[in-house]
Amino acid sequence: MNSRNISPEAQNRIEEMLAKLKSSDFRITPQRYAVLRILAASEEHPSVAEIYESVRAEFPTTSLATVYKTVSLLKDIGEVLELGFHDGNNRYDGNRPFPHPHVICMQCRKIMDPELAGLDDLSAEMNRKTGYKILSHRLDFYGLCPDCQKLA
Amino acid sequence: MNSRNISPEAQNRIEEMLAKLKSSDFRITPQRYAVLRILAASEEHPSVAEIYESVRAEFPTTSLATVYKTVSLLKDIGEVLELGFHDGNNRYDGNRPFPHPHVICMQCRKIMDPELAGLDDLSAEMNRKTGYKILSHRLDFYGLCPDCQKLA
DNA sequence: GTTTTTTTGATAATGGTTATTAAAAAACAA
DNA sequence: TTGTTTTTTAATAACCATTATCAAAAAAAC
Ligand SMILES: [Mn+2]
Ligand SMILES: [Mn+2]
Ligand SMILES: [Zn+2]
Ligand SMILES: [Zn+2]
Repeated sequence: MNSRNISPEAQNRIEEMLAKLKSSDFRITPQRYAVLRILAASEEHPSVAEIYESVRAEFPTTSLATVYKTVSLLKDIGEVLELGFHDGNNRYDGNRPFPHPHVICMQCRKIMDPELAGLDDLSAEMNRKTGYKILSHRLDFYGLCPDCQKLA
Repeated sequence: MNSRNISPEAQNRIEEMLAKLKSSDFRITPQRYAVLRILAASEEHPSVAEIYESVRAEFPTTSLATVYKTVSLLKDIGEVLELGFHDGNNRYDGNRPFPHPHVICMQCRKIMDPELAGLDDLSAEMNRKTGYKILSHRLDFYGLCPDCQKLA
């Protein structure tokens, strides 16, 4: 058995990431391939610790440092979006490696990608009104997910 | 000489914070008053280290831990907004202790409060589309401030 | 084959923040 | 006032996700 329920979109992201690694003259090692596959397949914005756990399930000798370095590398070549949190436990999105809004549950820390229109205009408005040259942005909504609302 | 260029708005914020401390049954110590005044007066979203330095200028025996605890206390009673960054160096806004957008210079780390319309609607849209009960949000724009653009 | 470069794995170091705790200050009681 | 209780401070140790270091392993180049 090779792949367990890899969606066509995830498969596509895997190809893109592999291509970008290759074109950037980085080697595709088993460890990198494992990390990359998890990032491409997961919709859950996993943390490094979670990626580490998954990788070790099929590649038990992998080091935590290697996971950190691989995630950082993928971030540097623009194939992974990092969601940094000051209370540690950063989260990563390998599906949409560009700025987009997130909804974060304050209780269970679940993170989703909401569909949201009319946001791209804001950067232009920023440029005009502040004189800053806007290069990126981050928009997080905090609240309670449906599951945690039920429990409350 | 008592106050050096305290604007009426800052003075107002000071009164509000003092009142909130009192009504929450916390004591108004010289250390807390010093931290509070800096947060109310500064438009620069200072870090704890910067607040610490300012406080020590007029109150040299103050401990760093006290500054941390005071800032945290003011945050807990809703009188200060915390802007956490995962690379340490969190920043604080004592003027507008409610969610509002920020523009951050990626070079000099200057942070401003831009005027920005049409954002409050987004929370409602989030509620509808995601099922999350939205309680807060954070919107940061990253770019280069006018000064750093000149130098580039 | 040998040499050179890249990558890994193990572990030490980093640094902003938090926890701890004894001393000081303030509030309270008699 | 004097003693008692509660809160706050100051100093410092602990925390912990991340980063740095570096020798060993793997891959590429020769
Ligand atoms: Mn996402
Ligand atoms: Mn602000
Ligand atoms: Zn939840
Ligand atoms: Zn700047």
